[in-house]
Amino acid sequence: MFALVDCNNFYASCERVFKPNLQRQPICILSNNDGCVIARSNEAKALGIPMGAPAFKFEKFFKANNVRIFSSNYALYGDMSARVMNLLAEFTPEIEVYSIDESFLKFTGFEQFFDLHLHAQKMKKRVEQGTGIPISIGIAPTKALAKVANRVAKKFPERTQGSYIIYTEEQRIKALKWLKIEDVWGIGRQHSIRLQKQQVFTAYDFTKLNDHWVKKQMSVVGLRLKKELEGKPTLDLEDVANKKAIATTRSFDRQYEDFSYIKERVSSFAVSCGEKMRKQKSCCNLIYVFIKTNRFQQNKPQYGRGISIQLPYPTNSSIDLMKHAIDGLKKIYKKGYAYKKAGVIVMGLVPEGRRQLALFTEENPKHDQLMKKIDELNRKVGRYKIKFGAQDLSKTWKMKQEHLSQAYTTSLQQIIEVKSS
DNA sequence: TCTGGGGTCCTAGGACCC
DNA sequence: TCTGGGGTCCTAGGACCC
Repeated sequence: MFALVDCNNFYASCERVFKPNLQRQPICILSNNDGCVIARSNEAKALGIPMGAPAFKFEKFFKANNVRIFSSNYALYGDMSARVMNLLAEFTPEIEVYSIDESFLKFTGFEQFFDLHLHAQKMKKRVEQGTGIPISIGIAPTKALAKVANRVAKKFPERTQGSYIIYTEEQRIKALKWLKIEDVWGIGRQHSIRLQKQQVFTAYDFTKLNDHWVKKQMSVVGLRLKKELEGKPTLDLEDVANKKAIATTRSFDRQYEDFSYIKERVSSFAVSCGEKMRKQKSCCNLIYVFIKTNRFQQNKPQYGRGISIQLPYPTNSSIDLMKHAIDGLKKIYKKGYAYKKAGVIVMGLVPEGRRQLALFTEENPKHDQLMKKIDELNRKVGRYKIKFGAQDLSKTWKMKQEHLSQAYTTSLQQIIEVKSS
């Protein structure tokens, strides 16, 4: 049996943990630059605020309805996530952290010895006591069905007490008939449009389709999903220790035409990719750089291009990455456009220890040591205290974060204070 | 004025090999 | 008139996820 454990309105719940007076209040969390809404409490959802709503268009609405607004506080959410996952890991050795707020747990043979509903309730209590984060749990014989069960638990919190198990054939069919096709895990916009044209409106309808048709229209991914919903497992827990690609991309606070500004940004993105790679002990073989204009201003000339650069040898040296990223940028940059976004993505990641040495291009052996020292110093004295010449040393590039909460759990200066009266 | 960021997997088609 | 067969690797693009 698989369990899918999911934190309820995770970012909003994290903010609530340290500000209990936010209970039952509508809360929205904004993306980087305070751009758009990326998370909502139930109360905010009930007000009809859509996912992805641009914050500036809703400013008046927020005020009028007393919606509490927060900038994304990833230091807080990341730390709270780790705490939740650690507690969940107490309940089974087999766990896959699927996202910042979700985990798959595998209970091999547990159903013979445990009452799974009781077990789920114990997990819920443990996490809620240990972190203050409410969770929902779905349990079923396959991952996709566990996702379905989780939706049932979320939708009917009173009746299910936040955990639901799909075990019998009756339960499976009932749940699938209830779940709309567009809400099925793995069915996105395109697929759901195509399926509705075939008179498929629920998850149950989907399981009644012909295998060949599904395979042809949706590849093996769709076919696997169908089997999963039928109760035949095709997906197992995945090992997600190392990433296969790493990206650092940002929208700018405004538009920039100037090459030197974009060059500085791209350099910093390359440095950030280097740091992330060194953290997971990987080197990349390929670096991709892209720039684009503002897609929301269609009346202005639009331009966007990316370029991938094969590296002479796998590396995670910020210096090498910056050099190649800027070479790439020079090739794609065109004068006369107002750029709004850029990014660097590193791909073809290989483990640091097993890298193939290049025959004719010598990599600088000093870089390794230098990067280690820089990482160490930045850890010790604060992020981005050590920078490279290509990065802007005078001004620190700042994102708009007008509603940022404290780093309650990761900084001693900002730790929560408890006063007795 | 103002609209996020970071991932995964699969397929088709081209280039290449023997 | 008529030009093989069987592979691998890589990349771009599309679909999806949170």
